[in-house]
Amino acid sequence: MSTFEKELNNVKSCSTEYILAVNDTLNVLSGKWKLPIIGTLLFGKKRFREIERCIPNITARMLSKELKELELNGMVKRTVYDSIPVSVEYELTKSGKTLTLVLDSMAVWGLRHRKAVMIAEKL
Amino acid sequence: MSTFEKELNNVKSCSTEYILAVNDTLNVLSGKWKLPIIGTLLFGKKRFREIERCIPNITARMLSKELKELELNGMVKRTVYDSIPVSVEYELTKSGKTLTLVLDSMAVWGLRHRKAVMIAEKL
DNA sequence: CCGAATCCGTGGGGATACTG
DNA sequence: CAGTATCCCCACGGATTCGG
Repeated sequence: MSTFEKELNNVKSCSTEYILAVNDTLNVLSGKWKLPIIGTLLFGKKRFREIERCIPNITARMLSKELKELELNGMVKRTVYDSIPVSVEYELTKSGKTLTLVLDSMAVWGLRHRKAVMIAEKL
Repeated sequence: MSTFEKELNNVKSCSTEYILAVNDTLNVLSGKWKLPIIGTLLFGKKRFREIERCIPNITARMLSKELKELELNGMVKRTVYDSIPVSVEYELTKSGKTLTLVLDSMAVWGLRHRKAVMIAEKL
């Protein structure tokens, strides 16, 4: 590779916009529970306890915290019903639903990578 | 939504395979620096110091740690040259390169989401 | 039922100095 | 140049308790 090409690559590889955008996405998914929560809500709105039951080992505290963050990020919509006892439903917003494309690509890569690792270990 | 549909959705949403696969992918990208490192290597092989210079604020310690993890996960290939002083080059493996599709989708979503947030804040 | 408040342990990651 | 070794901090997340 020529010096010019090296320098060109350095410029491109040091450009931060691409990385920043990816990081934005990663930050929305950061933490231990956001992903399972979003995954659970992909199939429709759910109440607090329903989500809790869907996700093994999650505590109410963490579920509450993560839902709040997701709400702040505009991924989740929270609706309170004045029943007794109170009922609260969560659902993905439009933005939240568009995450599906990202999650799908991650799922596909994850499955393929797992296969690749298994094949490699058999050698 | 009917009860049947609700139950159906619960089953699907509680199914873990999809979430597990996405989590696998997320784990490969976990930590503060893996993403910038991979982004830097997307454009070709680089030496340790080159990578360090490309990523603002990263310390040699963290770069070393993260590169080691990426190598264990089969994302990065490490090559040592017996020159004086020693020279080491890192490059993405085939598996590492296939991450591009995932990162691209994350970048696109990140940019769109940023736009959406900005529009929302102007209201 | 749906959380808030509090306390607390762990480890991810920063700063610095050192080695082959 | 390419890392290691050491120390240290604090934010993430768990357990438990309390309130509307």
